[in-house]
Amino acid sequence: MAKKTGEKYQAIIEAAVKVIAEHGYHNAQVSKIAKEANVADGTIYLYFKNKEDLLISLFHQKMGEWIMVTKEAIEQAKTAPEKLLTLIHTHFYHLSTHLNFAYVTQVEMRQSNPRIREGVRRSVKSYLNLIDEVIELGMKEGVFRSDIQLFTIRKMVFGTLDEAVTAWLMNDRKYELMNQVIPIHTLFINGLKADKQ
Amino acid sequence: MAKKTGEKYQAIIEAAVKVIAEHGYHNAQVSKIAKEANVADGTIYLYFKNKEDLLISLFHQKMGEWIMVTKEAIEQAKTAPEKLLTLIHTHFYHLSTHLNFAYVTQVEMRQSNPRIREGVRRSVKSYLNLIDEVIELGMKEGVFRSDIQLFTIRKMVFGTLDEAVTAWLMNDRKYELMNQVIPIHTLFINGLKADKQ
Amino acid sequence: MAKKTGEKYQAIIEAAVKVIAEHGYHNAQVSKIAKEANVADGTIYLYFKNKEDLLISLFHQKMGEWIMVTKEAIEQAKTAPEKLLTLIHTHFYHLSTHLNFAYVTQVEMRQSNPRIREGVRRSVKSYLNLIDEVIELGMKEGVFRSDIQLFTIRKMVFGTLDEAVTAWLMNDRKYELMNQVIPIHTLFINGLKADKQ
Amino acid sequence: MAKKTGEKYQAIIEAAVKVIAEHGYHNAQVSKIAKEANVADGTIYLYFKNKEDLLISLFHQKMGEWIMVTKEAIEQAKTAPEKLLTLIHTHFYHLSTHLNFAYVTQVEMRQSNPRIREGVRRSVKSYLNLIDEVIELGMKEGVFRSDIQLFTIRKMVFGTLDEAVTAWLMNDRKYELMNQVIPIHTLFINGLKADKQ
DNA sequence: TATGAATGAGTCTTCATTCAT
DNA sequence: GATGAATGAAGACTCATTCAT
Repeated sequence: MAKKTGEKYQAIIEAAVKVIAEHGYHNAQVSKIAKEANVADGTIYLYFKNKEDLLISLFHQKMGEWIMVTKEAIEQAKTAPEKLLTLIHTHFYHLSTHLNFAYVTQVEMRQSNPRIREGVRRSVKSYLNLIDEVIELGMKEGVFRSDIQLFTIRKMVFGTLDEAVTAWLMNDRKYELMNQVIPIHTLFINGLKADKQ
Repeated sequence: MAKKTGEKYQAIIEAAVKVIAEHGYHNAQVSKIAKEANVADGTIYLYFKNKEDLLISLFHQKMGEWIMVTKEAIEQAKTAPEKLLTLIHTHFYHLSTHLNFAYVTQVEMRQSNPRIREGVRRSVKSYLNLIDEVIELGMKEGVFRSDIQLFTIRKMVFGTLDEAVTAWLMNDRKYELMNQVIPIHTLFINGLKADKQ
Repeated sequence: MAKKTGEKYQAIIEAAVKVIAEHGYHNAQVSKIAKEANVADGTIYLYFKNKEDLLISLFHQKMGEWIMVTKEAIEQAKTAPEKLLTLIHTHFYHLSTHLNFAYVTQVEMRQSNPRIREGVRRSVKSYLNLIDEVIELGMKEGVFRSDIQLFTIRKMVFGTLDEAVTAWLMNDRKYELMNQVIPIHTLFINGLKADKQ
Repeated sequence: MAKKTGEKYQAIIEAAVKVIAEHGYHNAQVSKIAKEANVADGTIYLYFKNKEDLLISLFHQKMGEWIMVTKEAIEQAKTAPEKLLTLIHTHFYHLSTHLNFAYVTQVEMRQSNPRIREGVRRSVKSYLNLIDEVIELGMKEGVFRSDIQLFTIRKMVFGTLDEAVTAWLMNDRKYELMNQVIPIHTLFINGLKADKQ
């Protein structure tokens, strides 16, 4: 029970993302997901323990892909400010180009129950760690101020990006999200700039 | 139907805040709220059109109180940076001292359905306007940079504060939220600082 | 939740007995019982915690009525052998005249799950106590042998009556159950007769 | 399809007995039985028409073994009272030493559906015939009374033995079943004793 | 106004059975 | 013969809302 691989596993995950994005969290019945994935209702339970497990797995996997992309992009950049720019860019770009996932993560999934949210939280933690690494590097490099605690800065960075994406989606994407990469980076860099001694 | 005043109206709102905070959004049944408010289930429908209306009204009213407090506090401050400091301080202080409401707004209410979230959004808009006013003032004063769009800055400010409070609550409030007022203010001020020409 | 009185409570119990007797245990859906009782499905849950609770309550109540009838009948009889005759007679007569309950208790309910069967078992215990009292009286009176343990005799008495009723029902009641009262009583009396010293 | 021989056929039957006894009737899924028998789920359907057929076959075979043992034992005894003693002894001894089957037949199988119970009934009939033969012999010998119908006596005998074993199992076998052989035999013999003319 | 008993729509999950390999 | 992945039908229970009193 609960095989975590196979093409049907993938098909179900993709179907779930699509159904949730299109119909909303509260209208994403198991039967609807099964139909979208072209499998029987029961088949879902060969790959997932229950609906909760499906949603958490979905999030875990999609979040994992996003984190990987971000990690690789950041590695290309050299300095901490450049890495931060890359992170902002990748954050916006990835969600812009994975709209269904964007809706799922920014809007729909937040309506889920506490246990699912806890699973989500764990997946998000890895992403927060990525942010932390960039900030810490900047502090070591001496380009980011280190008199403010890491976790306070992380909240500014993540909170700002998260709010920017959510607002963009809730306003029906009627402006260009990517245009905010530079301004937000500028705000961060200025905010984080180490005092010149 | 739907009388928007009376002591029972208030009692029901307060009961709803308490029940949601204590039992979670998904366990806040109308009957439980009625019991907490010492009224019959049916009585709730004399004051609210339906559960959705109750939740939106609740949020609207509580948000209104919060906004009023913030507005008054900001008026006391003179310069934009001081007003921003006051806003951050009041944001954290108000939610610290209205814990039930804090949980309702930061954690529980986000699990609600799209229509309720839309109602919530409208209430939040007034708060975002407050932020906008402070930023705009700073721009006029020439102390905040004006080469970055207002709504981008607003997202940084609100996103950061929101994330800070949510993380604090989700971590069981095991550190002092008020300690982050100054660091966050510092980050904002530096980020927003107008270039000295 | 779970009011154990009222006319609807009774109506639901009677409906359940009827539906189980007519459609069999495995075809006695809550919705079918609700329809038979002329109430909404949900109403059943105002009176019973769940389906299990309904079935156990049903059995408890019907068994209680049966036990009361038997107890009163036995009290009229004077000697232990007469009381035993009365018990056999009442056992057969009550089930003959409460056919739906007879099917429920002898045939359908035995297909239920362990928790329900445990509830049933508790109700049956009171009936076994009645049998015990009669046997013990006979032993005290010196008319029943006391060199055989009470619980062995009780098993003979209950086992025989139970088997007699079940076989009668399973054979579509094509013979007269009441005709077995005297022969079975004779068998018991002879079997139990105390040795004349 | 439905080959009624082969070592897998046996393996499946034995596995079913074990699984039902250990996990209970309602938790004896086909897949669990297949696993226990070290065959694939589908293989079961090469040997049995369906689950019902498996359960009925299982019962038929195990009951057949039991009947054979009993028949042989009875033949050793000479008089009807001795044969009755042997039958009681074998009844208790066989079930004591085939505990899994005892649970299956006395407890678990009774939760099954009507069609299975009908199959079970047919298997039991052969056993009841054995009892009948012993009683009839006693009547012919003139040691058992013949003024009471055979089928009434048979119900006493079978009902008593059945109740004795079931009660023993339901009470977790905390007393010695074999100790009841003599007392029950005594009860029967006295009950059945022909009037001395 | 206020009550609270009654309503009934809506969904996740299990598991016996099949059939392509 | 043997496999085991896939199927899909079926039912208990919750809770927002109503309405007779």
